[in-house]
Amino acid sequence: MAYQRSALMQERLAENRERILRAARTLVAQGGFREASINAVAAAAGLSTGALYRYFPSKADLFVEVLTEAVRRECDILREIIARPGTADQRLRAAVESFARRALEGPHLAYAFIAEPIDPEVDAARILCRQEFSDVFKTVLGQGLASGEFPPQSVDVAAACIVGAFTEALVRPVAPTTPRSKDEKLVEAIVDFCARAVAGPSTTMRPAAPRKRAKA
Amino acid sequence: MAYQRSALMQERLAENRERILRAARTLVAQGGFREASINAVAAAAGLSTGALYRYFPSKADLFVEVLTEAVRRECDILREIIARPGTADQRLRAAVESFARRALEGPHLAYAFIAEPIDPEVDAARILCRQEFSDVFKTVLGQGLASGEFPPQSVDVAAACIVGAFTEALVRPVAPTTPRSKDEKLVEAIVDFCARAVAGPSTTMRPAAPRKRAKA
DNA sequence: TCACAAATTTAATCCAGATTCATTTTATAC
DNA sequence: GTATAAAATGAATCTGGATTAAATTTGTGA
Repeated sequence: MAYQRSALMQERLAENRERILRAARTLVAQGGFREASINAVAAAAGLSTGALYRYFPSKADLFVEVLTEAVRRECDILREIIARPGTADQRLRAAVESFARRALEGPHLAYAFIAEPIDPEVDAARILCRQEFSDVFKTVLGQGLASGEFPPQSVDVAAACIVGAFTEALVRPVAPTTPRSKDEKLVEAIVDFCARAVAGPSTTMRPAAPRKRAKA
Repeated sequence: MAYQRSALMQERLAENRERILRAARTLVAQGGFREASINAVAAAAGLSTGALYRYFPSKADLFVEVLTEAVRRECDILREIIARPGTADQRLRAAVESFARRALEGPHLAYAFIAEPIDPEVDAARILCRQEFSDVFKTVLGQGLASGEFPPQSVDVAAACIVGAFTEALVRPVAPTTPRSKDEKLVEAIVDFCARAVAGPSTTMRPAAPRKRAKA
Protein backbone atom coordinates (compact mmCIF):
# COMPACT_ATOMS: atom_id res chain seq x y z
CA MET A 1 0.00 0.00 0.00
CA ALA A 2 1.17 3.47 -0.83
CA TYR A 3 2.39 5.42 2.11
CA GLN A 4 0.22 8.38 2.91
CA ARG A 5 0.72 11.16 5.42
CA SER A 6 -2.07 11.64 7.89
CA ALA A 7 -3.75 15.02 8.00
CA LEU A 8 -2.17 15.65 11.36
CA MET A 9 1.25 14.90 9.99
CA GLN A 10 0.64 17.09 6.97
CA GLU A 11 -0.17 19.90 9.27
CA ARG A 12 2.82 19.38 11.45
CA LEU A 13 5.06 19.52 8.42
CA ALA A 14 3.43 22.66 7.13
CA GLU A 15 3.82 24.10 10.58
CA ASN A 16 7.50 23.29 10.59
CA ARG A 17 7.91 25.04 7.28
CA GLU A 18 6.18 28.09 8.67
CA ARG A 19 8.30 27.94 11.76
CA ILE A 20 11.43 27.96 9.69
CA LEU A 21 10.28 30.96 7.71
CA ARG A 22 9.31 32.76 10.85
CA ALA A 23 12.61 31.94 12.55
CA ALA A 24 14.52 33.20 9.55
CA ARG A 25 12.57 36.42 9.48
CA THR A 26 13.06 36.94 13.18
CA LEU A 27 16.78 36.37 13.02
CA VAL A 28 17.13 38.74 10.11
CA ALA A 29 15.14 41.30 12.02
CA GLN A 30 17.50 40.94 14.95
CA GLY A 31 20.80 41.09 13.20
CA GLY A 32 20.47 41.10 9.45
CA PHE A 33 21.40 38.26 7.20
CA ARG A 34 24.73 38.03 8.90
CA GLU A 35 23.10 36.56 11.96
CA ALA A 36 20.84 34.28 10.03
CA SER A 37 22.97 31.25 9.35
CA ILE A 38 21.32 28.00 8.46
CA ASN A 39 22.32 26.58 11.80
CA ALA A 40 20.89 29.52 13.67
CA VAL A 41 17.67 29.39 11.72
CA ALA A 42 17.28 25.67 12.26
CA ALA A 43 17.98 26.01 15.95
CA ALA A 44 15.56 28.90 16.30
CA ALA A 45 12.93 26.85 14.51
CA GLY A 46 13.56 23.95 16.85
CA LEU A 47 14.91 21.68 14.14
CA SER A 48 18.25 20.31 13.14
CA THR A 49 20.21 21.70 10.24
CA GLY A 50 19.65 18.57 8.26
CA ALA A 51 15.90 18.71 8.71
CA LEU A 52 15.80 22.22 7.35
CA TYR A 53 17.06 20.95 4.03
CA ARG A 54 13.99 18.78 3.82
CA TYR A 55 11.93 21.95 3.60
CA PHE A 56 14.18 24.19 1.55
CA PRO A 57 16.68 23.04 -1.02
CA SER A 58 19.20 25.72 -0.11
CA LYS A 59 19.82 28.77 1.94
CA ALA A 60 19.22 30.96 -1.07
CA ASP A 61 15.83 29.40 -1.68
CA LEU A 62 14.85 29.91 1.90
CA PHE A 63 15.76 33.57 1.91
CA VAL A 64 14.25 34.28 -1.44
CA GLU A 65 11.01 33.06 0.03
CA VAL A 66 11.42 35.06 3.21
CA LEU A 67 12.16 38.15 1.16
CA THR A 68 9.40 37.91 -1.39
CA GLU A 69 6.87 37.03 1.25
CA ALA A 70 7.75 40.07 3.35
CA VAL A 71 7.79 42.37 0.36
CA ARG A 72 4.47 41.07 -0.85
CA ARG A 73 2.88 41.92 2.48
CA GLU A 74 4.47 45.31 2.56
CA CYS A 75 3.36 46.14 -0.95
CA ASP A 76 -0.16 45.01 -0.19
CA ILE A 77 -0.30 47.49 2.63
CA LEU A 78 1.09 50.27 0.49
CA ARG A 79 -1.25 49.56 -2.36
CA GLU A 80 -4.16 49.64 0.01
CA ILE A 81 -3.07 53.02 1.31
CA ILE A 82 -2.63 54.39 -2.13
CA ALA A 83 -6.05 53.23 -3.21
CA ARG A 84 -7.73 55.31 -0.53
CA PRO A 85 -9.48 58.54 -1.42
CA GLY A 86 -7.57 61.79 -1.21
CA THR A 87 -5.17 63.90 -3.19
CA ALA A 88 -2.10 62.29 -4.65
CA ASP A 89 -0.04 64.30 -2.23
CA GLN A 90 -1.97 63.00 0.75
CA ARG A 91 -1.78 59.42 -0.38
CA LEU A 92 1.88 59.59 -1.21
CA ARG A 93 2.58 61.03 2.21
CA ALA A 94 0.54 58.35 3.89
CA ALA A 95 2.35 55.63 2.02
CA VAL A 96 5.81 56.97 2.72
CA GLU A 97 4.92 57.48 6.34
CA SER A 98 3.56 54.00 6.73
CA PHE A 99 6.56 52.50 5.01
CA ALA A 100 8.99 54.51 7.09
CA ARG A 101 7.22 53.74 10.29
CA ARG A 102 7.29 50.02 9.79
CA ALA A 103 10.90 50.16 8.67
CA LEU A 104 11.74 51.83 11.97
CA GLU A 105 10.23 48.93 13.84
CA GLY A 106 12.85 46.63 12.42
CA PRO A 107 15.70 48.53 10.85
CA HIS A 108 17.75 45.41 10.35
CA LEU A 109 14.91 43.76 8.58
CA ALA A 110 14.28 46.76 6.38
CA TYR A 111 17.93 47.06 5.55
CA ALA A 112 18.29 43.40 4.81
CA PHE A 113 15.28 43.40 2.58
CA ILE A 114 16.19 46.53 0.73
CA ALA A 115 19.91 46.38 0.51
CA GLU A 116 21.98 43.80 2.35
CA PRO A 117 23.51 41.32 -0.05
CA ILE A 118 23.93 37.68 0.84
CA ASP A 119 23.87 35.69 -2.28
CA PRO A 120 23.56 36.45 -5.99
CA GLU A 121 20.35 34.51 -6.18
CA VAL A 122 18.76 36.45 -3.37
CA ASP A 123 20.09 39.69 -4.76
CA ALA A 124 18.35 38.96 -8.02
CA ALA A 125 15.09 38.47 -6.18
CA ARG A 126 15.67 41.71 -4.37
CA ILE A 127 15.86 43.66 -7.57
CA LEU A 128 12.39 42.47 -8.43
CA CYS A 129 11.22 43.43 -4.96
CA ARG A 130 12.56 46.92 -5.21
CA GLN A 131 10.86 47.21 -8.52
CA GLU A 132 7.64 46.25 -6.81
CA PHE A 133 8.06 48.97 -4.20
CA SER A 134 8.94 51.44 -6.84
CA ASP A 135 5.87 50.50 -8.86
CA VAL A 136 3.58 51.26 -5.98
CA PHE A 137 4.94 54.75 -5.72
CA LYS A 138 4.84 55.12 -9.45
CA THR A 139 1.12 54.55 -9.38
CA VAL A 140 0.38 57.48 -7.16
CA LEU A 141 2.95 59.66 -8.86
CA GLY A 142 1.36 58.92 -12.19
CA GLN A 143 -2.03 59.85 -10.85
CA GLY A 144 -0.81 63.13 -9.46
CA LEU A 145 0.91 63.86 -12.69
CA ALA A 146 -2.15 63.07 -14.78
CA SER A 147 -4.37 65.28 -12.68
CA GLY A 148 -1.87 68.12 -12.84
CA GLU A 149 -1.37 68.02 -9.10
CA PHE A 150 2.32 67.30 -9.57
CA PRO A 151 4.57 69.12 -11.99
CA PRO A 152 6.07 67.21 -14.90
CA GLN A 153 8.74 64.78 -13.83
CA SER A 154 10.01 61.32 -14.44
CA VAL A 155 7.86 59.02 -12.38
CA ASP A 156 10.37 56.21 -12.71
CA VAL A 157 13.20 58.23 -11.33
CA ALA A 158 11.08 59.91 -8.70
CA ALA A 159 9.78 56.58 -7.47
CA ALA A 160 13.28 55.18 -7.21
CA CYS A 161 14.47 58.34 -5.48
CA ILE A 162 11.71 58.08 -2.91
CA VAL A 163 12.64 54.52 -2.09
CA GLY A 164 16.30 55.48 -1.93
CA ALA A 165 15.76 58.62 0.08
CA PHE A 166 14.13 56.98 2.97
CA THR A 167 16.27 53.91 2.73
CA GLU A 168 19.28 56.05 3.34
CA ALA A 169 17.65 58.27 5.90
CA LEU A 170 16.12 55.44 7.89
CA VAL A 171 18.09 52.36 7.40
CA ARG A 172 21.51 53.70 8.02
CA PRO A 173 21.14 54.23 11.72
CA VAL A 174 20.91 50.58 12.58
CA ALA A 175 22.92 51.59 15.61
CA PRO A 176 21.33 51.29 19.05
CA THR A 177 20.39 54.97 19.13
CA THR A 178 16.72 54.97 18.52
CA PRO A 179 14.76 57.10 20.91
CA ARG A 180 11.10 57.18 19.95
CA SER A 181 10.83 60.92 20.01
CA LYS A 182 13.51 61.27 17.37
CA ASP A 183 11.75 58.76 15.22
CA GLU A 184 8.69 60.92 14.89
CA LYS A 185 10.73 63.86 13.71
CA LEU A 186 12.61 61.65 11.34
CA VAL A 187 9.54 60.18 9.75
CA GLU A 188 8.07 63.61 9.37
CA ALA A 189 11.21 65.00 7.78
CA ILE A 190 11.40 62.16 5.31
CA VAL A 191 7.76 62.45 4.37
CA ASP A 192 8.20 66.15 3.86
CA PHE A 193 11.28 65.68 1.77
CA CYS A 194 9.53 63.26 -0.54
CA ALA A 195 6.41 65.33 -0.73
CA ARG A 196 8.34 68.46 -1.59
CA ALA A 197 10.33 66.56 -4.16
CA VAL A 198 7.35 65.50 -6.16
CA ALA A 199 5.14 68.51 -5.54
CA GLY A 200 7.78 71.19 -5.61
CA PRO A 201 7.85 74.03 -8.09
CA SER A 202 8.75 73.00 -11.56
CA THR A 203 12.45 72.77 -11.58
CA THR A 204 13.59 72.91 -15.12
CA MET A 205 13.89 76.62 -15.12
CA ARG A 206 17.09 76.21 -16.98
CA PRO A 207 17.00 75.63 -20.69
CA ALA A 208 18.42 72.23 -21.36
CA ALA A 209 21.28 73.58 -23.44
CA PRO A 210 23.53 75.88 -21.42
CA ARG A 211 25.40 73.63 -19.13
CA LYS A 212 28.30 75.47 -17.68
CA ARG A 213 28.38 73.30 -14.66
CA ALA A 214 31.32 71.48 -13.30
CA LYS A 215 32.01 67.89 -13.81
CA ALA A 216 35.62 67.25 -12.88
CA MET B 1 75.89 48.15 9.11
CA ALA B 2 72.24 48.97 9.21
CA TYR B 3 70.40 47.78 6.22
CA GLN B 4 69.02 50.65 4.17
CA ARG B 5 66.77 50.57 1.15
CA SER B 6 68.06 52.38 -1.86
CA ALA B 7 65.99 55.22 -3.22
CA LEU B 8 65.18 53.11 -6.23
CA MET B 9 63.94 50.31 -4.04
CA GLN B 10 61.93 52.70 -1.92
CA GLU B 11 60.22 53.90 -5.00
CA ARG B 12 59.53 50.46 -6.30
CA LEU B 13 57.89 49.53 -3.04
CA ALA B 14 55.79 52.65 -2.98
CA GLU B 15 54.85 51.93 -6.54
CA ASN B 16 53.77 48.42 -5.61
CA ARG B 17 51.60 49.78 -2.88
CA GLU B 18 49.99 52.16 -5.30
CA ARG B 19 49.55 49.40 -7.80
CA ILE B 20 47.72 47.31 -5.23
CA LEU B 21 45.39 50.13 -4.37
CA ARG B 22 44.75 50.83 -8.01
CA ALA B 23 44.13 47.17 -8.77
CA ALA B 24 41.69 46.92 -5.90
CA ARG B 25 39.83 49.98 -7.05
CA THR B 26 39.68 48.71 -10.60
CA LEU B 27 38.37 45.32 -9.59
CA VAL B 28 35.73 46.86 -7.40
CA ALA B 29 34.74 49.11 -10.24
CA GLN B 30 34.35 46.10 -12.48
CA GLY B 31 32.37 43.82 -10.25
CA GLY B 32 31.99 45.18 -6.77
CA PHE B 33 33.68 43.81 -3.71
CA ARG B 34 32.58 40.36 -4.62
CA GLU B 35 35.05 40.26 -7.46
CA ALA B 36 37.80 41.79 -5.46
CA SER B 37 39.32 38.88 -3.61
CA ILE B 38 42.80 39.20 -2.23
CA ASN B 39 44.03 36.76 -4.84
CA ALA B 40 42.44 38.70 -7.65
CA VAL B 41 43.82 41.97 -6.37
CA ALA B 42 47.29 40.57 -5.98
CA ALA B 43 47.20 39.05 -9.44
CA ALA B 44 45.90 42.26 -10.97
CA ALA B 45 48.67 44.17 -9.25
CA GLY B 46 51.24 41.74 -10.59
CA LEU B 47 52.16 40.39 -7.18
CA SER B 48 51.60 37.22 -5.26
CA THR B 49 49.03 36.98 -2.50
CA GLY B 50 51.70 36.70 0.10
CA ALA B 51 53.45 39.83 -1.07
CA LEU B 52 50.28 41.79 -0.70
CA TYR B 53 50.29 41.12 3.00
CA ARG B 54 53.58 42.90 3.21
CA TYR B 55 51.81 46.07 2.18
CA PHE B 56 48.50 45.68 3.93
CA PRO B 57 47.92 43.78 7.15
CA SER B 58 44.53 42.47 6.07
CA LYS B 59 41.88 42.64 3.44
CA ALA B 60 39.84 44.95 5.61
CA ASP B 61 42.71 47.38 5.96
CA LEU B 62 43.26 47.42 2.25
CA PHE B 63 39.67 48.19 1.46
CA VAL B 64 39.28 50.73 4.17
CA GLU B 65 42.11 52.59 2.50
CA VAL B 66 40.64 52.18 -0.96
CA LEU B 67 37.34 53.44 0.31
CA THR B 68 38.48 56.43 2.30
CA GLU B 69 40.84 57.50 -0.44
CA ALA B 70 38.10 57.44 -3.06
CA VAL B 71 35.65 59.21 -0.82
CA ARG B 72 38.18 61.86 0.09
CA ARG B 73 38.71 62.68 -3.56
CA GLU B 74 35.02 62.71 -4.25
CA CYS B 75 34.30 65.00 -1.33
CA ASP B 76 37.08 67.35 -2.35
CA ILE B 77 35.44 67.75 -5.71
CA LEU B 78 32.04 68.29 -4.20
CA ARG B 79 33.31 70.82 -1.68
CA GLU B 80 34.99 72.73 -4.44
CA ILE B 81 31.77 72.86 -6.41
CA ILE B 82 29.80 73.99 -3.44
CA ALA B 83 32.24 76.75 -2.66
CA ARG B 84 31.70 78.38 -6.02
CA PRO B 85 29.57 81.46 -6.37
CA GLY B 86 25.88 81.13 -7.13
CA THR B 87 22.59 80.46 -5.45
CA ALA B 88 22.29 77.52 -3.12
CA ASP B 89 19.98 75.92 -5.63
CA GLN B 90 22.52 76.23 -8.41
CA ARG B 91 25.33 74.87 -6.31
CA LEU B 92 23.32 72.00 -4.98
CA ARG B 93 22.31 71.06 -8.48
CA ALA B 94 25.86 71.26 -9.69
CA ALA B 95 27.05 69.06 -6.86
CA VAL B 96 24.37 66.43 -7.34
CA GLU B 97 24.94 66.45 -11.05
CA SER B 98 28.65 66.05 -10.72
CA PHE B 99 28.24 63.28 -8.18
CA ALA B 100 25.69 61.47 -10.28
CA ARG B 101 27.72 61.79 -13.40
CA ARG B 102 30.79 60.26 -11.90
CA ALA B 103 28.78 57.53 -10.28
CA LEU B 104 27.48 56.60 -13.70
CA GLU B 105 31.00 56.09 -14.90
CA GLY B 106 31.43 53.25 -12.47
CA PRO B 107 28.17 52.11 -10.96
CA HIS B 108 29.74 49.13 -9.25
CA LEU B 109 32.29 51.38 -7.68
CA ALA B 110 29.69 53.83 -6.53
CA TYR B 111 27.53 51.08 -5.16
CA ALA B 112 30.38 49.39 -3.41
CA PHE B 113 31.50 52.62 -1.83
CA ILE B 114 28.09 53.69 -0.75
CA ALA B 115 26.38 50.50 0.17
CA GLU B 116 27.89 47.10 -0.51
CA PRO B 117 28.97 45.40 2.69
CA ILE B 118 32.05 43.23 2.88
CA ASP B 119 33.33 43.29 6.36
CA PRO B 120 32.28 44.90 9.61
CA GLU B 121 35.47 46.91 9.72
CA VAL B 122 34.98 48.29 6.25
CA ASP B 123 31.34 48.91 6.95
CA ALA B 124 32.29 51.03 9.92
CA ALA B 125 34.54 53.10 7.72
CA ARG B 126 31.75 53.46 5.24
CA ILE B 127 29.48 55.02 7.79
CA LEU B 128 32.02 57.77 8.30
CA CYS B 129 32.29 58.18 4.55
CA ARG B 130 28.60 58.55 4.08
CA GLN B 131 28.63 61.06 6.84
CA GLU B 132 31.23 62.96 4.91
CA PHE B 133 29.10 63.00 1.78
CA SER B 134 26.13 64.00 3.75
CA ASP B 135 28.06 66.82 5.40
CA VAL B 136 28.93 68.33 2.08
CA PHE B 137 25.32 68.52 1.12
CA LYS B 138 24.43 69.77 4.54
CA THR B 139 26.69 72.74 4.02
CA VAL B 140 24.88 74.03 1.00
CA LEU B 141 21.49 73.15 2.44
CA GLY B 142 22.33 75.13 5.53
CA GLN B 143 23.35 78.11 3.45
CA GLY B 144 20.14 78.04 1.44
CA LEU B 145 18.17 77.71 4.61
CA ALA B 146 19.94 80.61 6.29
CA SER B 147 19.42 82.87 3.34
CA GLY B 148 15.77 81.96 3.13
CA GLU B 149 16.22 80.48 -0.30
CA PHE B 150 15.03 77.10 0.95
CA PRO B 151 12.00 76.54 3.14
CA PRO B 152 12.45 75.22 6.67
CA GLN B 153 13.51 71.59 6.74
CA SER B 154 15.82 69.19 8.46
CA VAL B 155 19.17 69.55 6.74
CA ASP B 156 20.38 66.29 8.22
CA VAL B 157 17.53 64.28 6.84
CA ALA B 158 17.48 66.13 3.56
CA ALA B 159 21.18 65.52 3.05
CA ALA B 160 20.80 61.83 3.75
CA CYS B 161 17.80 61.66 1.46
CA ILE B 162 19.73 63.26 -1.35
CA VAL B 163 22.50 60.73 -1.05
CA GLY B 164 19.97 57.92 -0.86
CA ALA B 165 17.81 59.17 -3.67
CA PHE B 166 20.46 59.14 -6.25
CA THR B 167 22.09 56.04 -4.89
CA GLU B 168 18.91 54.15 -5.52
CA ALA B 169 18.16 55.84 -8.80
CA LEU B 170 21.63 55.43 -10.21
CA VAL B 171 23.24 52.52 -8.65
CA ARG B 172 20.50 49.98 -8.96
CA PRO B 173 20.79 49.53 -12.70
CA VAL B 174 24.19 47.97 -12.49
CA ALA B 175 22.97 45.84 -15.35
CA PRO B 176 24.65 46.19 -18.73
CA THR B 177 21.96 48.55 -20.04
CA THR B 178 23.61 51.88 -20.02
CA PRO B 179 23.03 53.86 -23.16
CA ARG B 180 24.54 57.29 -22.87
CA SER B 181 21.46 59.11 -24.01
CA LYS B 182 19.43 57.66 -21.16
CA ASP B 183 22.09 58.70 -18.73
CA GLU B 184 21.60 62.35 -19.50
CA LYS B 185 17.91 62.12 -18.83
CA LEU B 186 18.53 60.19 -15.70
CA VAL B 187 21.00 62.67 -14.28
CA GLU B 188 18.68 65.49 -15.06
CA ALA B 189 15.73 63.77 -13.44
CA ILE B 190 17.69 63.08 -10.30
CA VAL B 191 19.00 66.58 -10.06
CA ASP B 192 15.50 67.90 -10.50
CA PHE B 193 14.12 65.59 -7.88
CA CYS B 194 16.65 66.71 -5.32
CA ALA B 195 16.30 70.34 -6.20
CA ARG B 196 12.54 70.20 -5.92
CA ALA B 197 12.82 68.38 -2.64
CA VAL B 198 14.83 71.07 -0.93
CA ALA B 199 13.39 74.09 -2.69
CA GLY B 200 9.79 72.98 -2.74
CA PRO B 201 6.98 74.88 -1.11
CA SER B 202 6.89 74.85 2.63
CA THR B 203 5.39 71.55 3.47
CA THR B 204 3.05 72.34 6.28
CA MET B 205 0.79 73.99 3.79
CA ARG B 206 -0.64 71.44 1.49
CA PRO B 207 -2.45 73.10 -1.32
CA ALA B 208 -3.93 70.50 -3.58
CA ALA B 209 -3.94 73.15 -6.22
CA PRO B 210 -1.95 72.27 -9.30
CA ARG B 211 1.18 74.31 -9.53
CA LYS B 212 2.35 76.35 -12.38
CA ARG B 213 4.91 74.43 -14.35
CA ALA B 214 7.46 75.09 -16.99
CA LYS B 215 8.57 72.77 -19.72
CA ALA B 216 10.14 69.45 -18.94
C1' DT C 1 83.01 37.80 -3.57
C1' DC C 2 80.24 36.61 1.06
C1' DA C 3 76.74 37.23 4.79
C1' DC C 4 72.62 38.86 6.07
C1' DA C 5 68.11 41.54 5.57
C1' DA C 6 64.23 42.18 3.11
C1' DA C 7 60.97 40.96 -0.37
C1' DT C 8 58.54 37.41 -2.89
C1' DT C 9 56.61 33.14 -4.04
C1' DT C 10 54.04 29.12 -3.51
C1' DA C 11 51.77 26.01 -1.24
C1' DA C 12 49.88 24.94 2.85
C1' DT C 13 46.71 26.11 6.79
C1' DC C 14 42.69 27.98 8.87
C1' DC C 15 37.99 29.25 9.27
C1' DA C 16 33.25 29.76 8.94
C1' DG C 17 29.39 28.30 7.25
C1' DA C 18 26.65 25.60 3.82
C1' DT C 19 25.64 21.07 2.52
C1' DT C 20 25.47 16.04 2.87
C1' DC C 21 24.90 11.42 4.74
C1' DA C 22 24.93 7.38 7.72
C1' DT C 23 22.23 6.58 11.50
C1' DT C 24 18.26 6.92 14.49
C1' DT C 25 13.57 7.95 15.34
C1' DT C 26 8.86 8.29 14.09
C1' DA C 27 4.77 7.39 11.20
C1' DT C 28 2.02 4.42 8.23
C1' DA C 29 0.26 0.03 6.32
C1' DC C 30 -0.69 -4.41 7.13
C1' DG D 1 2.91 -6.61 16.67
C1' DT D 2 6.34 -6.30 12.11
C1' DA D 3 8.06 -4.09 7.92
C1' DT D 4 8.83 -0.16 5.34
C1' DA D 5 8.67 4.92 4.20
C1' DA D 6 9.43 9.22 5.65
C1' DA D 7 11.48 12.52 8.76
C1' DA D 8 14.98 14.05 11.84
C1' DT D 9 19.51 14.17 13.82
C1' DG D 10 24.18 15.82 14.17
C1' DA D 11 28.58 14.84 13.00
C1' DA D 12 31.44 14.79 8.86
C1' DT D 13 32.44 16.82 4.54
C1' DC D 14 33.01 20.29 1.26
C1' DT D 15 34.08 24.88 -0.23
C1' DG D 16 35.81 29.36 -1.04
C1' DG D 17 38.62 32.60 0.31
C1' DA D 18 41.64 34.88 3.84
C1' DT D 19 45.77 34.26 6.13
C1' DT D 20 50.35 32.25 7.24
C1' DA D 21 54.93 30.20 6.68
C1' DA D 22 58.78 27.63 4.74
C1' DA D 23 61.59 28.06 0.99
C1' DT D 24 63.53 31.08 -2.63
C1' DT D 25 65.02 35.17 -4.74
C1' DT D 26 66.66 39.72 -4.62
C1' DG D 27 68.87 43.68 -2.58
C1' DT D 28 72.45 45.77 0.56
C1' DG D 29 76.78 46.45 2.91
C1' DA D 30 81.27 44.73 3.61
